[in-house]
Amino acid sequence: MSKKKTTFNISKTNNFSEWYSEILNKAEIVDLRYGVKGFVVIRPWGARIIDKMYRIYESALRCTGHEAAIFPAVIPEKNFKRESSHVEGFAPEVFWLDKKQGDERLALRPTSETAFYEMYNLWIRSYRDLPLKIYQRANVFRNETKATRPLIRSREFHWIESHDAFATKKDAEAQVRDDIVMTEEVMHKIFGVPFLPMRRPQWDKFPGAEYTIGSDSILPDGKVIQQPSTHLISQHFVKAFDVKFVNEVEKERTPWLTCYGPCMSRILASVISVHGDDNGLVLPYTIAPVQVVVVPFYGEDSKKVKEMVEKIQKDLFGEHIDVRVDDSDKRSGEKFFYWEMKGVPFRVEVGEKELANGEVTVFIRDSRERVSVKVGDLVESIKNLGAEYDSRLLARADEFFEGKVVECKDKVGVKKALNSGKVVRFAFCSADVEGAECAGFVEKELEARVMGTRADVGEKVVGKCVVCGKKAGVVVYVGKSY
RNA sequence: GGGGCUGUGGUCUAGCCUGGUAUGAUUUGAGGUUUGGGACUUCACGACCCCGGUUCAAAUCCGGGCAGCCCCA
Repeated sequence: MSKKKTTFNISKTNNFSEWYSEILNKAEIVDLRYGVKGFVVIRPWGARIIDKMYRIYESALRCTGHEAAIFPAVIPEKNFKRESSHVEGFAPEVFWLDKKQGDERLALRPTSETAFYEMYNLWIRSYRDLPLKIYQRANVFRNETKATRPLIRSREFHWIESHDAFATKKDAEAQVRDDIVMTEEVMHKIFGVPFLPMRRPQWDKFPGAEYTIGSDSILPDGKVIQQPSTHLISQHFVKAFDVKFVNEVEKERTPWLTCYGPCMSRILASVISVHGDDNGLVLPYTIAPVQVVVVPFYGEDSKKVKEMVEKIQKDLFGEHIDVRVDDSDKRSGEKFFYWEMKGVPFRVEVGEKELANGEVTVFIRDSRERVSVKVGDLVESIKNLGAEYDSRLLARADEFFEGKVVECKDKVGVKKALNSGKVVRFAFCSADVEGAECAGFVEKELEARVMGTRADVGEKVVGKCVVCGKKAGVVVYVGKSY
């Protein structure tokens, strides 16, 4: 047996931070040499994964009645300041432009509620205009004071923000639930990133929201990373923008607004981290920029091989499978290592050996196994293998995730679990302001964050608050956090 | 926000302590031999993060800045 050789000297499980830095560089996802703190260049391989994720997400949004728009990146100060908690929450992180409009400062959007609502004030007149559901694909800017990490916490990030308006609170709350369903359907089921939908404690909601539900994922080191969040916007915020409509009986009413923000660049960080291994990227079939790489072996009768390669390329392309032929004069071994490192799910090997049997060899990235497939069945096989591939990745990610969440009954247990990279579930006094003191203890003494309470299921609590010993009101989840 | 480490061709790296001609590999370009799991070879191109200080002389010493990584908040 030869020694097992991997592309990375650094192990993902033992040294996640360094593995992550190295894979971003080696797989050509980003280039960190731009020279401005917190801003990265996303290279073609990363851009194409992000683009595929955007397309899937946007298509899901349109399926649920959303329309696209493109709003300006610049927000005038007066809009921004209209709602006090919003400005308080974001002011420290705003990039202000040097060039003013008259005396008024202009901000680079940290998020676009205050741009959308300016227009919703004009667009929404009557109940017939509702619901109004509009999203945009956008980059936003926040001057993070915390340490930045590429794709995980950057000063510019790439997301979709959906801003929806409804006639009733009931409709708006249904949308919040639908947003969680969308996160489940897209980020979890398609991208293979598991999460817990958490209703944030009162002290940790979006500035200007009545409540916030965040989706918490877990990276291989056990730290929690917030993925898409959805918010029910406070009526105070809505009134500050004077958004109103006339209802069926000609009465003036204030609409209920929600917003939802899945961040493609950050989800990419999870996708890379959750699925990758010590040979490089492992990308879900659905979002891999190249789904099938064809590696030809030219022998004595290279013409036949060439014809077969062209046919395979044409057949796959005809079924909208992203295929690339690696025709370079590199040695085959080098091609193998390279495309595995890039996370291409399938490699089709075509040479005289295969042609003699009317078969090609398909190498499968995650399991590193080879199977033989009849040339005529290739397209169907790839489709089937692709579906299996993604469900395998999903199952593996789920298994990891479930193993990361544990229940504890006392402080010592909680601390121990947190320090071994777990997310902990335990009884807690309150997720309202009364619980803030206990949350402070969690932050200071346990060096972790109260993620909140489950938004998808009702969890019955028994016993006393693990922190203060008073009667427990909720079950919370706590984790070390990015 | 705090602490630690680091910055040399596109990439990785030697040299730095003890100041004086910058090491090697890889990549790239041209050529040749190769080609079923990271080939070999010949030639060529290419670098001391920025600003200041000390000095006859700075990649090297000192100060400041910028950026990156790691650990912690």
